[in-house]
Amino acid sequence: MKSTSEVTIYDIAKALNISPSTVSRALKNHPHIKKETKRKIIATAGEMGYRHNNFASNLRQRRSNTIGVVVHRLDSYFIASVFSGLEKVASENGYGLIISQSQESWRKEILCASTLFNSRVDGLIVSLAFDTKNFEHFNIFIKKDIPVVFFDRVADCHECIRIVIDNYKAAYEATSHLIAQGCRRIVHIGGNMLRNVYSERLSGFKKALANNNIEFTKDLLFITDMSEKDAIEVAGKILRMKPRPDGVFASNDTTAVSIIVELEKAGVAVPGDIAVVGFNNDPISRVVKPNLTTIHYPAKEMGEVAAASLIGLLKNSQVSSLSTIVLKHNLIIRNSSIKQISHNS
Amino acid sequence: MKSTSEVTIYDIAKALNISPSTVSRALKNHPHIKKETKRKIIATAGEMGYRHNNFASNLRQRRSNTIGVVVHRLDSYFIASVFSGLEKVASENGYGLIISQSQESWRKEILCASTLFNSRVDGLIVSLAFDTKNFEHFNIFIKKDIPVVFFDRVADCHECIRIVIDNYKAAYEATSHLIAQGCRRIVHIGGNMLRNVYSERLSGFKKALANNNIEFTKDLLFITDMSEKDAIEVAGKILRMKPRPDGVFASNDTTAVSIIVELEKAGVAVPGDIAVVGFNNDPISRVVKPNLTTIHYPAKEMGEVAAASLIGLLKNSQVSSLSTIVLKHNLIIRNSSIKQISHNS
DNA sequence: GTGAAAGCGCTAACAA
DNA sequence: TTGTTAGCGCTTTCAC
Repeated sequence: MKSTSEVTIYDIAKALNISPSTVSRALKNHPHIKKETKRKIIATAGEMGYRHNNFASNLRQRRSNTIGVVVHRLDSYFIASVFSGLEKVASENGYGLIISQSQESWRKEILCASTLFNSRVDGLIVSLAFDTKNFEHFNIFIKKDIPVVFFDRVADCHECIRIVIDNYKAAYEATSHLIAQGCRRIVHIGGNMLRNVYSERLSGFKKALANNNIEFTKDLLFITDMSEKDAIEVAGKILRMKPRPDGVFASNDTTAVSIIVELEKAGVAVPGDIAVVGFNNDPISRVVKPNLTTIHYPAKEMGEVAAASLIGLLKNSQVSSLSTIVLKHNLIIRNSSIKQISHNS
Repeated sequence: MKSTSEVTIYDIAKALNISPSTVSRALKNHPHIKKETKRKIIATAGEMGYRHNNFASNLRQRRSNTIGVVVHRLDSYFIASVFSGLEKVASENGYGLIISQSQESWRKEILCASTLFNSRVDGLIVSLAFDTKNFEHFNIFIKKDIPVVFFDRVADCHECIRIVIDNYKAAYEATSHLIAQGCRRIVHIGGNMLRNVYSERLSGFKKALANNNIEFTKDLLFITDMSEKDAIEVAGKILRMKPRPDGVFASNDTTAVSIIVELEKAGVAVPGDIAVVGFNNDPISRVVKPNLTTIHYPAKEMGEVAAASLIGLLKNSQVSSLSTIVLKHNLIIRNSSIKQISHNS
């Protein structure tokens, strides 16, 4: 491939009978170059089909102007929204994005990290895989002072920045809302407890129960992979329980929606028999009937903030005292959880 | 940042009293190196904290092992699925992915292309923005024999590969299905006719009408931005039409779903009064009530095929006679379009 | 305001 | 099987 040979600044220099350094300076708008010279150089560069060689430039400058991103998966609305925010801020600041997905596997996540390390990203943005048990694979970055920013599923790491929402409080609010609607036997469906998002939501759930003198029982707790298959299974178990639960708080919307669909298939009314609350505010939550009560998660903003904090760190090139940024969530009450008409409005 | 200085193959060479080239060879598992030497080199490389420098390597080899991707947006289920396929195949083959989004703007798309060109991607994968009017910004790639693969929203370009589905046929089938259900006044909602996906769907729609002796009328055609806002507007217009349409074929699922939601809000029954068919088979289509009849679009496979064709081209380093790859779609009939019980089963 | 020259770290042709 | 050596194309210090 690439049959045509590349034009370099040397070629331009030769063509204009000046030195390569002058060409280099002109091309990056260095102030010491005469306007006329600059104009000429830029013109001939265009004519000759010159393109800047990032490899050489990066090699020389020892930086890549690139940010690496590791996420658990790409095909979720939440992650796609985060990405959209990341890309926006990164490109506005002249940074490229290299992405890789761990496919929810610790092993693959280690691989991703190492690949990005070798491609010399200037910084790293990560949301952890489901089963990641330690964070040693990020030490190579930290040792080299390459900043690492976690979002959503974050690591407990002293040198890193974390962008999160208050999962504990959000879960507390969601659960309290169910209790206010009269629910007493509330099922919680969560994911791997290694991940802050799931463990904190469980804590918030428990706290809300405790505050309302409802005993927490393990029978009503389901730890799953948060897949559609799991949701359908859990729905089956719920249907077979006696006494039957009267509320469900699921850690994401896709799970909550699957539960609603399965319950209604079985003739159980939502919210009449069982009220349901999800998490994330995916578009799907506004489509399912009844519309899903859920926690609004500022995904795109999270991406923007993650990229902005990382770039801030890179530009200031100094240790920042920033540690954790908490974005605002809020409970969106829709019909899937409203048992008592005119309860709160 | 990066306070620690980097270990190079020279450092390893010095430490072991051998030559840099031997180190280089050992590190890439060159067959001519003695096993014992290789072992030692890899061991000390690890100890010394060596990492491969892609910049130098790329500069030397004049290739980046990187594929550039330009998409119209990232926050759609369809694109996210494509990405998941792209990333899978790319990483399996040792390629990195640099992504950028045109945000549906021709201007931004030109920028994206040029940025990726300068970062010397080995190949380019593109789905066009809504309003892109010419494809000149891809000529820089073609001139340098850098392969360009389009997917979904493709360009009419002789040197490029296109990965598509048969949009014409899919639309024909969708429309024919509506007609078979008894619809006669069918609305079509499409996007910018500059894009193959929308123009071909319109053609298929018209053809199906013609084959059934139904006259096409402009009153029943809506060309929109395919946004939620547009969908709600169109729904309003449909409600005010007399005689009222009895079917809707929308060019994507989000639009179809918005239409359903709006119609039902207004007390119009779907499919009873108006049957609705969408396009894409987003998860949302299985959640909306009634479940949405739609065209299954093999998004992840499309990503995989796009990456695989591009990489095939790169590896063989020769002009391939490949031009267009058509993936299989299929009509998924669900309740939103079934007017006549026991019609087809 | 411009030029000379060294070197970023790696690879590969050629030599041994 | 291993070593020597000459760049890849750019930036930047120092000199003028």
